[in-house]
Amino acid sequence: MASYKSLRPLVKSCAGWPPSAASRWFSNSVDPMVAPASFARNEEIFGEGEPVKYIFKIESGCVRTCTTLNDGRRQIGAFYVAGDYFGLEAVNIHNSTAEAVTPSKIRALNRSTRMSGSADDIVTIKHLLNLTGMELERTQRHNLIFLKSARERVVSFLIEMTERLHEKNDFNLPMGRQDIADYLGLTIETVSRMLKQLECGAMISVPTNRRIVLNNLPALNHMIA
Amino acid sequence: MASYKSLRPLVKSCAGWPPSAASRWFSNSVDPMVAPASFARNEEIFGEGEPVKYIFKIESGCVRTCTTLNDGRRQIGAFYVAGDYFGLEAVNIHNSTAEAVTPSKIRALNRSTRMSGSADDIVTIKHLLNLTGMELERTQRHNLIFLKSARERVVSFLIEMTERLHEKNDFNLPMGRQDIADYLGLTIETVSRMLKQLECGAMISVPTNRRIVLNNLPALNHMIA
DNA sequence: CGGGCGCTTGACGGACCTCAATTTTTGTGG
DNA sequence: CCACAAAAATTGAGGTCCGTCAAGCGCCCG
Repeated sequence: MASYKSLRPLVKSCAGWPPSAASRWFSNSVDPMVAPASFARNEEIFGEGEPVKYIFKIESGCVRTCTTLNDGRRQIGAFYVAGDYFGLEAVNIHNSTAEAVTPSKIRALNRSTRMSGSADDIVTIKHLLNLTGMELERTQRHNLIFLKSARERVVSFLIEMTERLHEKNDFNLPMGRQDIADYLGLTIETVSRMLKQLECGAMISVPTNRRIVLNNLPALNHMIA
Repeated sequence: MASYKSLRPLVKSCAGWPPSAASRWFSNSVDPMVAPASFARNEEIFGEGEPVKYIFKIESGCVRTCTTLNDGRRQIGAFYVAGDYFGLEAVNIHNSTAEAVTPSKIRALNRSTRMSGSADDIVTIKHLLNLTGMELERTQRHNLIFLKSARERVVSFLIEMTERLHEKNDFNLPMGRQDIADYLGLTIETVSRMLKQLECGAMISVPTNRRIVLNNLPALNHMIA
């Protein structure tokens, strides 16, 4: 069972776009050249229960989407980094909250592709379908984490991160231990212990809290099923 | 960690449609009137690694999609019942296996809507997008299960099932205990114990293995977060 | 009737959570 | 640049929920 201690983010603010401003950005492409908005650490980009208006693309930084049960238990569904799209997880009403993990620059793309409309660009819709399908695949891959032991989860996470950040063997985690724990369904103490265990086994080095060095990637890959 | 004991299904067979036969079913609607194919209990409908050719709609019966780690640990991603669409969980290659839980009648719909094509029906693609989005929402809702304790998981499952089967307070489970366990990330012993516990607390009755009667739905709803 | 399969029940152990204290890191202002 | 406070992470001890293993029961169907 996940931690009950997971805390809600400290900063809560409205998403930075007026409803009318970004109209038509999305009409011809999902990748228009529009100036991105900036978000501070822990700032909310959209919240659970809000209507879906945009999809988002990360220019720089890192974003998490999370769902919180009414007793405070928190599940992080995904982390998104530069180049990723997010905000596809709902059709009409957001069922999770998106927050900046680090200061981030994000483009909002108007999602003008509802079943009701008819004059929409077919290429845009196909692109949207593809993105949604990829998001579904990612979500399902993440679910498999819960089949695994604590150590396997942490190793899987490190490997996923080194791939996502396009670095190898040496990278900086954008997020803190609590975020990792809530992503993996563990407590922060367990995450900490597993990292220490891997470090003692010479599999990784942790020179600073955020920095990870994978000393033996083949062996790490062998540790996960 | 999930059970290592989860067994692969006994029956393995090829999907029942020749590649060429079902062409164009999907060109104008996702709900064409085409005779459904029948599948026996535990028969495979599509397998992990196969290319995505169709989406499927259940006429009657029940289907599970599952992913198996190379050491045998099995995760059931979803159960589908009459009226549900499935097979949307992948863009190009199936990342899970679909099997009939009970004898089922299933329609195959040709998925001729890839980015490369251009003459596809926009209404069809929008329908597909909507279905994919709903599948994504379902998957994310299912993930929240792993935040919960064993009892909460079982209660959530029973409530989900009574809703999905469009019955209330009294229904027959299509699946056995092992399937429930693999869906909830528990062992069959724990599922059994939780059901017994709920029965002793007068929350439910279990007149036969498959039959469940919810005696106190409000109280059950109150047990889950 | 009897064999096999699915489910239940019990005893036990272990992996991870909980709680609490300490250490390390981060952030801020002089 | 350093000092101090606050936040984050580590570490340890102890407990618990659920997995593991094993036996037993009931049901279905030949």
